[in-house]
Amino acid sequence: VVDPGQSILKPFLARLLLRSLLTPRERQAVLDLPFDIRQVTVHVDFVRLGETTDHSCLVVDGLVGRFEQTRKGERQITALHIPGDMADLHSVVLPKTSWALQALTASTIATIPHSALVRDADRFPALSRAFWRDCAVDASILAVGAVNLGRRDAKARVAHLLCELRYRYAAIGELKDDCLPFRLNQTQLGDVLGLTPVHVNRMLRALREAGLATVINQQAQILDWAGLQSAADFDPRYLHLMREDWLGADG
Amino acid sequence: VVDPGQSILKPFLARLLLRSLLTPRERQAVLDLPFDIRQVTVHVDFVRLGETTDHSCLVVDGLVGRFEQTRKGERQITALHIPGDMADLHSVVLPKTSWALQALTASTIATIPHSALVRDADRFPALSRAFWRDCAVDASILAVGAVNLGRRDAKARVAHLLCELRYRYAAIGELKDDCLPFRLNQTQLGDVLGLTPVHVNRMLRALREAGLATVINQQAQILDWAGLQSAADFDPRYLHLMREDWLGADG
DNA sequence: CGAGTAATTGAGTAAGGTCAATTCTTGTGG
DNA sequence: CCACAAGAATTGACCTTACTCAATTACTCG
Repeated sequence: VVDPGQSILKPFLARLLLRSLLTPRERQAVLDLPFDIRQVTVHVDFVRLGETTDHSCLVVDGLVGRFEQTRKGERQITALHIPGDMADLHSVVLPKTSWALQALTASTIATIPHSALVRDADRFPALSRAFWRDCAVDASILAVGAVNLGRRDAKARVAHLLCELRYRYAAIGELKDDCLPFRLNQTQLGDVLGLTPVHVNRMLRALREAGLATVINQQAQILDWAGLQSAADFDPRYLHLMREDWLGADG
Repeated sequence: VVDPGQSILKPFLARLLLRSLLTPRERQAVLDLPFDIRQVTVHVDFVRLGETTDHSCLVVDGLVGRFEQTRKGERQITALHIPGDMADLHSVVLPKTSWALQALTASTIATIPHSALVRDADRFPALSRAFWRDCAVDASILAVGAVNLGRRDAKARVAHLLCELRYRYAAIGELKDDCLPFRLNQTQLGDVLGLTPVHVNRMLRALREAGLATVINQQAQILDWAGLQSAADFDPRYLHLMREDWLGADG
């Protein structure tokens, strides 16, 4: 049988190559990582708050959210992960979780043991750097999310998230005719944006009535890309989707 | 002359050791890092948005903020850095900045070339991991900040920041009689918490009148630690201030 | 078909923002 | 030592955004 690992891990490798230069041997090391496949159900934490993990979770298909919560149980989604994303690569260095991972729609994930990731990182410094860089990009997205929550009004927040997802789905080839997967319901969207579901609904209506974008049927359609970006005050640089964007000390 | 580097870099090493095990040789490598000392003035960006840096900035004294902004210039502070913090260690892997660094009070920083950090990271995998881990903790703080912005009301946000700073200053031995340095004015505090200066003022008054804490003269005094933590809904685990907190794949 | 979830809409409320005036600090120069 | 200017803190009055509560209308899936 052909090793099925290659096809599962290819999107992860592609993600790394978007931002880091890797030699053929380093690439092969990524593709040779061991993993287990799991189907995860909606609304079930497959990584729980406060546990200690020994593996990281690669999103193969679906949509995964990183949740944090206040003691009284109000949840905030602090990150969204689409296929090709490693949802908790940072757990390699911080295995005791202060977050939970939950599928926002039925999803497939591949779990990769930390021990294997650490072994490869130790063998190939450039790979270690690539992992670190990927976590730094996650942090960059988190920081822009904080700007969104702290400084933008509800309409701009929704528009901003749409713009971000458009870029990220485009980067994995899932943008067709300005349509992208949008597998979040309005409650989950509120948990990302710090809004109530009711208000999310009103803002989606506002975007629709302004002719900027529509969300129907697990799909978002962008009607006026320039207008949406302007409403969102969007600048895609923080997503670091082009290796040309940077030239690090590791060339 | 005794190498003054050791005394400047010691707090940084201490910070790393809080979270990572390092051998004597690895420790020495940290202490031997080359650096330049700079005094930075309030309200001046010493790292600007969009530039490409070749060094990281260690806060030696003072208080440094990481700023991001909307196009119309509204600023959000996404991170606060106290002495011993490396404000932009992540710039080693993402040298093209999507943020700015500014002193919130007159500060002293040490700039360390990326080339030196990369050289040490390549030589010592454990050190590479320690850098990565430190960035992951920054991201963890960022994520909790997002929960704060998205899910807590103004009073709880202010209380939460006070709690966080109490722990962080305590960790560097700058907590005395429940008093900690608080070198933020109310406008800057608003830029951290996503509030207007006017409302920050009202919330500080509320905390004072509730007998929880007071802020005067660049100092915060905690009057009712239990009450403050409860008002903030605070759980310090996300700060990762104890190495005992975790046991990673690198032992 | 019916149950359960998600979306939608309206009406009233409250948290936080805006604007503007006043007071307090702090540093400077005479 | 005092007068003054500039920035920071404080307070009040009013307004807007987003929340709450509640009812109604789609969807989706056995």
